[in-house]
Amino acid sequence: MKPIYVTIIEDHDDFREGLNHVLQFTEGFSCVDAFYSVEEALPRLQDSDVILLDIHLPGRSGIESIGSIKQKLPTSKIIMLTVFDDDDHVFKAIMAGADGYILKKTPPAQVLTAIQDAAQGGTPMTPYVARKVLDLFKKYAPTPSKEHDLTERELEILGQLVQGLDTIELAEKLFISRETVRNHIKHIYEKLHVHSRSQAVAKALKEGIA
Amino acid sequence: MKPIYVTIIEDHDDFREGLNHVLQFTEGFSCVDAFYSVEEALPRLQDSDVILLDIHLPGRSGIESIGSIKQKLPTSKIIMLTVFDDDDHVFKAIMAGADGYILKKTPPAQVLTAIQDAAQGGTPMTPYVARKVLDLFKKYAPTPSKEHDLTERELEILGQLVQGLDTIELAEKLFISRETVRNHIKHIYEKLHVHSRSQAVAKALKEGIA
DNA sequence: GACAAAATGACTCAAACGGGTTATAGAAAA
DNA sequence: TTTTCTATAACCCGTTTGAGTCATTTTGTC
Repeated sequence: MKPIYVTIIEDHDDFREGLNHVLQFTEGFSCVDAFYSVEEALPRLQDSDVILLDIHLPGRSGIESIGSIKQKLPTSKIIMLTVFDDDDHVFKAIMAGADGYILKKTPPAQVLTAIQDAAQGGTPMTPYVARKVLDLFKKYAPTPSKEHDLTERELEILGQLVQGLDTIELAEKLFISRETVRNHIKHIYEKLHVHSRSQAVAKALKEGIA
Repeated sequence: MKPIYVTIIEDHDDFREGLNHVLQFTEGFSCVDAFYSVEEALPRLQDSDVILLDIHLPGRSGIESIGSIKQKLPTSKIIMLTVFDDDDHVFKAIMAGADGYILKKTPPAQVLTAIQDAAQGGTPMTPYVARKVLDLFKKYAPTPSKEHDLTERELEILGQLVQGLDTIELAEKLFISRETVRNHIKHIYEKLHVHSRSQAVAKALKEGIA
């Protein structure tokens, strides 16, 4: 069976070489390269199944480099290595499209499992990091509150309001009179208990209606 | 050392009893109770470190029950058991405050690890589920795009627009003339490249400006 | 002190908006 | 069958808004 090809980018020599050895001597894994910085790695990057990337690196940080690496090797999965959890960094790494987040203190056996998980399309996460991610998630996700009770048509129109259309544009887009549009909007206001377009738009976005 | 006390709520007999036995015969774990439904469990729930809760249950579903269980046992950690990933259910479970999500096909050894992780405040997640969560996250999180270049005052006013204030309310709140407010708003429009309040509000919310 | 940004304020004007009321046709529910 | 709900449409009225131009003061920087 083909081994999983792994590239390491990590400035801490001991950790990098330790990982390197584990990978070399474990059946089913193969370490393609091991770099100490992104600057060194980028021009020489070879196709890998998984890239282990330190989140804190001298020079270009791991987070900033996710994009460049993904561009060069679009199919490779990137697992971030972090020393401790840092809400802001975790958030940025997620948005940049990393495929896993594990603490450096994770025992080698679990690192190997994580590499396998990532190679298979999962997103391995240290439970401690996962907790941070979910807390962030709850903070940012829309909180669908009460029933809005909007009809199909009203939802459609609210959606267009969020897109920024005005009454006339909406009327033309839906092939109805502007008066009808105004009527629907009035009903939306009543049902959402708001009194202006911007309030309706804000409510729609905050509660994930549109 | 005190064992980790676990309660199981799962309608599938084989799975429930299997887990029960594993917990009984593993050092460091103790199964407090094993129920086949939330209705049966709720009145008889005893304090536990971790509760394993099936996401699909006859009668009251696991998700709907998270709230009731958390209310009765606020310090217990709840790990959801899922057969397959279902974006919508995972999302709801997260918002309801579950502390872990693992697939039922997870091998017993890893279930035990997950129980330990949850007991220690982490959020163990099967990598496959974690992938779904992160995809959802990216979908809902604001995507800070370009520079908006707004001044302090303009940001303040944009924030109030998002809250739904109209020009006059804003003027009164900030102790300035309504004409000044309108001027600021005009500048905001120019900088955000929009032409109406609702567009400005939508942009502010989508890009996390306000 | 000179200069550039901000913040403040005022004026105009047409267009859009929010709030009412009313009406009709068709679909769905009672 | 009658009633309710939905989508459609029109009209009125007063207010707000968006866009433009201009002016003053404050603030920060060179």
